[in-house]
Amino acid sequence: MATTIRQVAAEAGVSIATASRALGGSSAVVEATRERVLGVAAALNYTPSRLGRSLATGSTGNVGVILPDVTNPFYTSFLAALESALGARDLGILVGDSHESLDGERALIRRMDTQVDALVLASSRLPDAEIVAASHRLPVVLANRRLDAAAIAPAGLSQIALDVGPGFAQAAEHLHSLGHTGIVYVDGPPQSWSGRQKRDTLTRACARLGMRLTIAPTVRPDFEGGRRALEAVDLDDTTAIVAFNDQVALGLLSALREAGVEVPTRVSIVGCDDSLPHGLAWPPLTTVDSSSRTLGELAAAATLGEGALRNTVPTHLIVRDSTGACPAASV
Amino acid sequence: MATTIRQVAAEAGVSIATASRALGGSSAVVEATRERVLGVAAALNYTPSRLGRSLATGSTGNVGVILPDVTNPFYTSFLAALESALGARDLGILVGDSHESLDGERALIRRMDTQVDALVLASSRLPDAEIVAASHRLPVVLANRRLDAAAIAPAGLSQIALDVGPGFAQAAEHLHSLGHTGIVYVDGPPQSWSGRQKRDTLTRACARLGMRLTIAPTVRPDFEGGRRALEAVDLDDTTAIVAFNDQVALGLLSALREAGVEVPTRVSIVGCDDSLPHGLAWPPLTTVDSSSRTLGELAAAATLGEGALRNTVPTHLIVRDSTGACPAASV
DNA sequence: CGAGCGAATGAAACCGGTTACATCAACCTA
DNA sequence: TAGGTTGATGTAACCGGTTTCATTCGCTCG
Repeated sequence: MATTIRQVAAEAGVSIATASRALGGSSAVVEATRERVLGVAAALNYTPSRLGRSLATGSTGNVGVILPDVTNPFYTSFLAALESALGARDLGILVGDSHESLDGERALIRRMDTQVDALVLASSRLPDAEIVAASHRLPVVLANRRLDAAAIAPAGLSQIALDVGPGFAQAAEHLHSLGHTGIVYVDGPPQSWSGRQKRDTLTRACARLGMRLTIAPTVRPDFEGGRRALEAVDLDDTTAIVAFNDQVALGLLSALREAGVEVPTRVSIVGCDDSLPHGLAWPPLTTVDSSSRTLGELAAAATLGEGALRNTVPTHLIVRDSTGACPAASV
Repeated sequence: MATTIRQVAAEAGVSIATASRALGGSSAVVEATRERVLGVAAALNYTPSRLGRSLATGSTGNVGVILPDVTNPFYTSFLAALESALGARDLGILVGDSHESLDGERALIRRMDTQVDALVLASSRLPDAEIVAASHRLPVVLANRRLDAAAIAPAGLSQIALDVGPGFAQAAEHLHSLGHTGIVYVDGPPQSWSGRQKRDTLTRACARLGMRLTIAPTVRPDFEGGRRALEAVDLDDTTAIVAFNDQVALGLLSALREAGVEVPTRVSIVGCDDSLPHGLAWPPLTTVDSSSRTLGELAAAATLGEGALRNTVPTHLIVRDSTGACPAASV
């Protein structure tokens, strides 16, 4: 159906080799010939087949991106940043949604790994060994995740992560300085690497500051998950909540409003990601600036760069209006 | 690097044709041979190259999806629905973000059209002629857009759209019955097909009901666009606002709250898409149920189905708490 | 004038699969 | 036993490009 390079070559009266060279901009073809070939190509509305080229050159011009949830704003802005950076180099994106499932992630990798130049895994739930195995077949960029053993860092495996340590430590200190004596942490998925970082940081900080720490689970780290998580929280006993991300915080905010609990007078809330446009949450959310756009830009840089990259971006707390002094009555 | 079918064939002591048949599950290969080939393939960790197969069979197993904005929840849930349905058939998705730009859309189509089996264009801003041209090269599914002339419906071009007519007419009637005498419509991008449907419907309904209609533009149909749009609205003179979508409505809500204008006592607001999880907006938003998930599912069906499809899904108004009686004082 | 050189082009192999067609053996039937 | 049929497998063409290597031609220089 579509015109091929052989048709162009035949029409222009040259060999396919010459046609290929002329179209590819090789200098080893005389001006008159080039023009003739280009003219014929234009007239025939010829577009080179990406497939044929991929097979011949061994590079596809596509990268695979696997996310736990395309619907989650954290990943969509990650994806948007990645897409912009790669698209500028005329690279395409094959996107896959693992739906937070291990098998889903495996299936996607299998489907993609013979047709992309590199693989970007966002918040992968895969065990270290499988990630390393994949990185032997093609370059892998691990975003928002880091392998346990720092020793084994295979070539072709980049690791981009946000260091939530500073931000979450500041969150605990901030709440401590406001007079709160305990924190409820509403967590993300159990296998989440960044979730573990957040838990660990809060655990250490609370121990240091002499605060109580309670951990509440979520089914999924989104708005609805946040709403549901509040059911497991003993409101009589809590004055401060830290959430896995802004979506969960938003859900908590919504459920608290329905329960008639005022924020921040009665309960303080801290989110994470700084992913909400100004004014979306009310009151404006105190949050940790774990920017997924930045994560996406760094992942793109790692994909484009040849060597393996290991990058950690520090975070910090942004204080807004969803945190306030601990109400004296409740201690 | 990766093992090829030739290596498998050699190792198993058969021709590549037999190897291909054994792996492909053809019945024309004796059991013993099949087992031997499959055993060798497993031992060598062989995965067939998607590229080689695509070139040989003429079908890639990928479909291209082009969206105006991957960050917009309307398109992400569209994408999620599409991804689920296509992924279940082991089809991959090449995603592109046109950033609401015509040239961006053209570039993406050019990059994709030789490496996908079909193209899904969501809210395409392209002129009819270019869409028709693309549909001559490969199957095209037009989502949330319809060609002007119903006469020219090329084979291989499907059109899936939500009929916002009923929903927006009901919105006008609803506001009319609450005593409002005028509506401000905060619009989407000027080239948007669905935007025109919404404008036209409101224009007709307002004429019929004897209401004033004012149209305010947005730079981009998102939260921030909604906030900015309020600057152009004369608040002394308006009691009811209809928004292009929920994101814009949310932005309006946020800006109104900052301006100290109460919803719905002072101003009523109607959104569109029903894209917000329950409780995200406060007060809960009266909206038109223009579900993008449904749109995605229908687009997937059109992509999978062989023939061209033309489908329209009706919408209706969902009344919640962001609309109320017109304040007597202001007329 | 002929050897030598470089520039432009062509022939053909190759990337990794699929598949139409040829081949060959075994079996069945007349 | 010869001829036909069937079933398993091999040979080779093909998909649409790129690239190595060989060829041809015109030119320069000794």
